[in-house]
Amino acid sequence: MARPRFQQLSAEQRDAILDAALDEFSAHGFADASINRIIATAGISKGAMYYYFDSKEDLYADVLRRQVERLFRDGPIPVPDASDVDDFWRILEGHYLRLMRLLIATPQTAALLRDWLTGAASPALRKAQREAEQTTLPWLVQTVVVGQQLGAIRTDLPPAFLIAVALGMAQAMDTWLITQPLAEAELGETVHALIGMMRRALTE
Amino acid sequence: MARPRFQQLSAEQRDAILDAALDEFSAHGFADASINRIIATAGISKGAMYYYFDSKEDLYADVLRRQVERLFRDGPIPVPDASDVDDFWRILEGHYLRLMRLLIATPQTAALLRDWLTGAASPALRKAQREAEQTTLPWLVQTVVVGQQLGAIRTDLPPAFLIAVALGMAQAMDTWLITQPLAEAELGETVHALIGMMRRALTE
DNA sequence: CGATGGTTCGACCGCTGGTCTGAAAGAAGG
DNA sequence: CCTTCTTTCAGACCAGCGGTCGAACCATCG
Repeated sequence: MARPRFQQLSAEQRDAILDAALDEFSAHGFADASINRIIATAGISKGAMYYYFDSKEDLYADVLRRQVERLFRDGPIPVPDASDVDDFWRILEGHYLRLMRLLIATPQTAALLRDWLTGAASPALRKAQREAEQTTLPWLVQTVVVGQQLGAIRTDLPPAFLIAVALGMAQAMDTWLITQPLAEAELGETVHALIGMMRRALTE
Repeated sequence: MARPRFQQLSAEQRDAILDAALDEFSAHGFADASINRIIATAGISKGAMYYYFDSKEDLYADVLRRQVERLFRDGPIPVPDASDVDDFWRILEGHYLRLMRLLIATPQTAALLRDWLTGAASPALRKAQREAEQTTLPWLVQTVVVGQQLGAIRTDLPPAFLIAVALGMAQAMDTWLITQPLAEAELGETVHALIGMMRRALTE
C-alpha cells in the first residue's frame, strides 16, 4: 500500500502518477510493466516514486484497489435481499450482467482486472491479492451466507470453497467472452447460462 | 519448442539441462526463474543454451510439455467408455482422483502446473499454452463429446465453453486444496464434491 | 543568517534475458 | 597429414530492469 505521504501529495501529482501507472499496468500487465516508463510518463524521478511507494507491487496493488473500489462505487452492488430462491438468483444475475457491462465500458479496468486474476496466485502479487480481497471478499461471503439462509445455496460445504469455485467459473466465462466476438444479446445469454450453471452447482 | 538439434544431444546433457530447468521453474515460477541459474546448475554456457532453445519461454514450454505428457503416460487416462450416465461420472471421478494423487506424489510437477495455470493467460506464456493444449485438449474434447452422446453432458452449449468452465472449477478446487492441510480421506471427499458440482453444472 | 527536516533527483548497483564474435572440435576430402 | 567447412560452444557484451542512496533543494523556524 502506498505510503501515507502519498495522500498529502497534490491531486494533480497523485493523478499523474496513478494515471501513468494504470496505463502501463493495463497495457502490459504487471510482469511486463516498466517503472521507468511510468515515471517518465508521470514526469517524476525514480527517487520520488520510491519515496511514495515501497515497490512495483505496492504501486500495482494501489492502482488495482482503486479500480476495484471504483467498480463497487459505480455499480453499487448491494447484497441480494431476495424474498425467495428464484429472486436471489435473478438479482445475482442482474448484478453480474451489470458488472460485465461496466467492464466492457471501461476496458482499461477490465484489462487490469484480467491481468490480476490470471496472475493473482503468483507470490509477487500476494500484496495486491490481499488489498483487493478486502473490498470484494466481505461482499462475496455475505452474499453466500444470505443465499444459504434463503436455502438457495448448499450448506454442506464451506462458503470459502463455494466462492472459490464460483469465481473460477466466472473467470472461465470471462476469458471465454474475451476470445469470442460478442454481440450484446449473446452477453445476456452467456451470463444467463453461467448463472444457471452456478445455481445448479451451488444448490444442495 | 526446443530446436531439433536438442534431440541429438546426448541423453545426459539433455537431462542435465531439463532437470535444472525443471528445478528452477518449479521452484520460482516462470517470471522469477533465472536462465543464468539454470545454465550454472546444468553446467553449460549461455551460448549453448540459446543454441538449443529460442528463449526462456521456449525452454519453459518444453519442460512443461514433458511434464504434461508424463502425467498422461504415468496415469494412462482413457476417455470414459461408460455404459450409462452414472458410470460416466464415476469413471471421471476416478480419473480425477488418480490425477490428484499423482500430483501430490510429484510435487515438482504439481508446482510447475500450478505456475502455468495461474499465469497461462499472460501473453508471455502463449507458446507454452499452445504446446500443453496439444496434449490435453483432444482428450478433454473427446470426453465431453462422449459425455454428450451418453446424455451425461448438456448439448445446448459449445464443448469449448463447458471445458473452460470445468477447468475453472477444477483449478479453484486445486488452489483450495493447496491452502488446506489435507487428510487423505478429505481429498476423496473434496473431489467427490467437486465432481458432483461439475455434474450438476454440466447436466442439461 | 544558519539549521532542520521533508522532498526530489539521478547516478549507480546487481541482475535479467538475449545477442554476437570468435575459437574449439569434428567431419570430409584430398 | 593437412586443409576446409560446419557444428558446437564459450563468455564478453548489451539494453533495460527494479531498487538504493547520498547529495541537493527548499520551506520553515529560531
